Amino acid sequence: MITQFNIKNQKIKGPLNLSLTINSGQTSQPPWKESNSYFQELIQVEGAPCLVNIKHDDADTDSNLEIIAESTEKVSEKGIKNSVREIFSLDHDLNQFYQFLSEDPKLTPTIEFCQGLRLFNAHNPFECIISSISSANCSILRWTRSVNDIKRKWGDQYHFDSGDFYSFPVPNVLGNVPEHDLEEMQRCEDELPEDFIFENNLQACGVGYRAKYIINAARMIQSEIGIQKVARMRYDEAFDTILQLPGVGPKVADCILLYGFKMGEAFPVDVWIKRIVEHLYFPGEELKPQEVRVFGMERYGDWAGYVQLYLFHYARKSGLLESLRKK
DNA sequence: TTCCAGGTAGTCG
DNA sequence: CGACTACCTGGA
Repeated sequence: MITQFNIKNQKIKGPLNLSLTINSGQTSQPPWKESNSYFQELIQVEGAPCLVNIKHDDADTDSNLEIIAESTEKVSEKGIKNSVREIFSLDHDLNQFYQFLSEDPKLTPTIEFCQGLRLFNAHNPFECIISSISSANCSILRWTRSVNDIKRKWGDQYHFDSGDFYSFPVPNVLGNVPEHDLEEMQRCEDELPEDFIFENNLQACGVGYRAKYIINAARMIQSEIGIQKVARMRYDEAFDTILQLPGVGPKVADCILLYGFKMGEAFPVDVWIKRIVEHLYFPGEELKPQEVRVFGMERYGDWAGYVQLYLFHYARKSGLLESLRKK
């Protein structure tokens, strides 16, 4: 079954730059696959696996978003539309956000550099948790590759005309995969040739020492900390809860709450955001990450997550990032 | 070859 | 608590 439709201008509140949003390195998920000017990903809609293809003319940020959805099961157009709107935060009124930015001289320059950039929310909160843990002290290229490897090795495979796609494994599955080569070998019943290459283990996905964190986090989510439970919490309680997961510190926790649980008041502070905030608001001073986090949350309120996104990409594109490199 | 990348956990004072 | 350091990996 194939469903096709457009989301019209007025349904998107303000501009959209789809390519920028997908490729901006947000830790919710790896970039969607690009094919024939469409972006594609397999997502769950109303409990059914569904391949979503989307296309947008980024040269005209106010243009329609075209959506083609394919599923072997019955999926409503409304369900697909709502999922896409959530993932690309199409209901966030960017014009209102730009009004907010323009009221702070320090933030005003970000507007022209980030036109149409939106929060790229997770379609799968658990995947977002693992992505975020994988991203710590790691390049974007590497963690995105790791997440795609995990999907290919332990996710369910779905075949479409445009190619094979994989779901992200559920906690119960990921929590029981071998951590490294040795463990994979020990679990193997048969004799193996000397030169056998072990690849069905987490470290083989390039996650390094984070393999242990990922497996234990998956187990904790399955047993104690349910996704649904966290989703119902308010920000403060959710932050303390998610912080208990191994491999999750304040920065990763805020990424998870922002992208995975759509808590826009989260202000993830990495080394760059810290340097940018210091440069803009406290020249010559050095703040602690926690102080920057509190500053951001108090000053930006419900837009904190968006401001973090805009500050980082503004700094990156304007050359500010380079000038702030290595202290 | 050496260094570093969108932090965190472990240790020590 | 606050400061300090090791840590997988692979691309530049």
